[in-house]
Amino acid sequence: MATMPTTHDGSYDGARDAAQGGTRHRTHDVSGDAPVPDLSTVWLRVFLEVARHGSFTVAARTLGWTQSAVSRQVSALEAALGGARLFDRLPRGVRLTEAGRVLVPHAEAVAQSLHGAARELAALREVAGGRLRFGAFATADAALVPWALAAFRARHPGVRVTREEGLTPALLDRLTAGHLDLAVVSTTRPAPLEAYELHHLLDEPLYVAVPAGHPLAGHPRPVALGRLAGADWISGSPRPEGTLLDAVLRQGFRPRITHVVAEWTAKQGYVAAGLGVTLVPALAATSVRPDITLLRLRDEDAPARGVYAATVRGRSLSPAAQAFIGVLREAAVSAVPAATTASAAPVVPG
Amino acid sequence: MATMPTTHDGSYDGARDAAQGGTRHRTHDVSGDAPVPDLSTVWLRVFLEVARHGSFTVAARTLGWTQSAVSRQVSALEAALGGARLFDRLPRGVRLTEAGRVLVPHAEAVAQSLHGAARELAALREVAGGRLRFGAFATADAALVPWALAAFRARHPGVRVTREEGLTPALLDRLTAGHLDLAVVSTTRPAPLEAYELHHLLDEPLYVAVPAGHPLAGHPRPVALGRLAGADWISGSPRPEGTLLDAVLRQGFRPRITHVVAEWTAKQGYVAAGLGVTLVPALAATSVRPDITLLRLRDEDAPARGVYAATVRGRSLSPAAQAFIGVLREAAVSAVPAATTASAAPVVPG
DNA sequence: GCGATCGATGCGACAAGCGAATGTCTAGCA
DNA sequence: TGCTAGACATTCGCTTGTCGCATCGATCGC
Repeated sequence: MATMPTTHDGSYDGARDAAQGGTRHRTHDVSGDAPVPDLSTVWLRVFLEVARHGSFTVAARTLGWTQSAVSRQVSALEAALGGARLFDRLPRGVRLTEAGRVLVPHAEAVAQSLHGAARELAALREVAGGRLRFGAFATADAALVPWALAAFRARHPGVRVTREEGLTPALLDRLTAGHLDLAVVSTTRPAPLEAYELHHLLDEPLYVAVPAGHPLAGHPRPVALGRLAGADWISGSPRPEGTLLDAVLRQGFRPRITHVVAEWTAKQGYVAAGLGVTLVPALAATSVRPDITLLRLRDEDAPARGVYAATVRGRSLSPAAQAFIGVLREAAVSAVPAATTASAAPVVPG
Repeated sequence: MATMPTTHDGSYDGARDAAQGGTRHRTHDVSGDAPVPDLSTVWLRVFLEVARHGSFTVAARTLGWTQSAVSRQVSALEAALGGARLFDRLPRGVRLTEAGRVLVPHAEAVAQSLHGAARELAALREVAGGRLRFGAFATADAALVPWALAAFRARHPGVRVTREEGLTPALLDRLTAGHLDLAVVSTTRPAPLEAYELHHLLDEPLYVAVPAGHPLAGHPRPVALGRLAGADWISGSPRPEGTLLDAVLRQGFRPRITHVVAEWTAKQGYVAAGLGVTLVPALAATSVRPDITLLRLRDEDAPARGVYAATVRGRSLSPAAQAFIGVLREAAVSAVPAATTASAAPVVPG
């Protein structure tokens, strides 16, 4: 498996403090010399079973073993525990000694811990427990994530889900730092994301948002992007690189950015006022104000960006994360069908 | 706790799990299915150590193992836990997965239970914990047990001691029933006690209590028991068998019992009033009222009774019980030196 | 690029643990 | 009192598991 560490401090975040035990050395203890003996959990079943039945033979029968195995297991346990007899051997069975009586609750505690661990791990495996920490960018949060989240919570109510918002780069940083298990990100060029495992969700076309009265607003067919080369563009950043306009750059012309507006609602206002045009991802198409028209672009030069569920490469995916990727994919095809099939423009009639 | 009487009567109130056959393979488990507890405690140390250090190699160094052993232990653990990865293998070490993070507290709970068990067993072994339930007959409680009990409590303050009073037969019944760990009993003929392990404490001579004005009260030397053959005797039971007078029977004459008085203080009153004589064990010699004289009997026919710490034969003695027998022996030689050395009569001058 | 680091794995050896059979002890019974 | 049945302990082969050693593959820092 290929791995990609980038940031690995050699420790794990949660358990260091919980371990509380940089000072717990087993080599020599002060009083009692409690050596935490090397025991198999087999002894636990055997011990409790024998204690319950008061007989090696009966315990062996219920365990599916032979009597000699039980006898030796108990002997080994007694030897490992410092030689203290745990059972009095009687002619008609065995009987707990004081030491054995003392051991019973501890053995039961161990069994309970083991049982709880197995149960919790099983819950984790069946996506009935554990936690899922994910992040998503804004437009995904508008049209994709809610549906996926609803389906996930309905299907796996036991999973504790926490969500974050942020731009793709910030989410990836959170992912690398280990604060997120999964991030819904978008990119027009997957190259710089090679450090992450990208689970493809959908490729969403980018539409051009124009004011309702724009000359191209009534155009019956997808328009060529070049026809907008001379338009004023509104972007979230003064430089097109790294933004949605990155896709435009690869179409051969450098857009003239006249206004820098980051917030999505505000950006719509600028477009509606005729101050310029901007690119709108398909996921945001349903939340466009009515006095704006979205133009579909010609397939051959239509910019698109991919939406991915990103995880850290080499870091194991929890079953919950895998399941969440599944529902994200479902949401991608059901909530945004326009992204997969071409239809006539405009997408949303002004 | 249960299983007191004749060994296995049923079950102790405890965990009700187990009863799982095979099917521990990594097939799809239903949630809540019985766990797979076939693990060694070795994995526990390995897992926590690896989790703490974030490295197989470092964990191996601290454990005194090789890296390959740690690697395979972790792999075995992961396989035993259903195949879920517990660590992400990174180029610079390992990192807990979600499953591993879930497992940490359970593993620590197991370690804590094991540690607590070892500590409590060590305390038991060093007579620093546990319980001791003993019983004693009345005169032993007057002169022997208090000293032993004081020494024991001072030496082993951690042991929870419970005491019962009763006659020898009742104490032995309690012992057999499992309600006592040890019983201080007395007998003139140890034959019927063969079912028990008798730890000899002392042989106490029996004195004859006579009123201060009795003709033999001023006798300078031990008297022959036969000189009291014609006396009126006071006994705790209408028949001498099974009582202190049992010893007299073996001296050849059957005492004439004129008064039956069980309680010791009352019996003294009868003797002081000149209504008869009675036998007084040495342990009670110090608590005789001043108007009574105790006569030492000639060695050759002096009745004596043995005082023993009785335990159930074949039932293991707890270290606390063994220690208590020790202090009982110490108390026997220090508190009742008269029992071991012959001295001039009377024991207690009237 | 090259050495260093870290985990995984094949191999040989050793120890642990199992089943089957046998031994020992005791209670119950005639 | 002798016999039988039941229960735990022990011995004997054999399987299984686990460790150390050596090596491989992958990756990072210089």
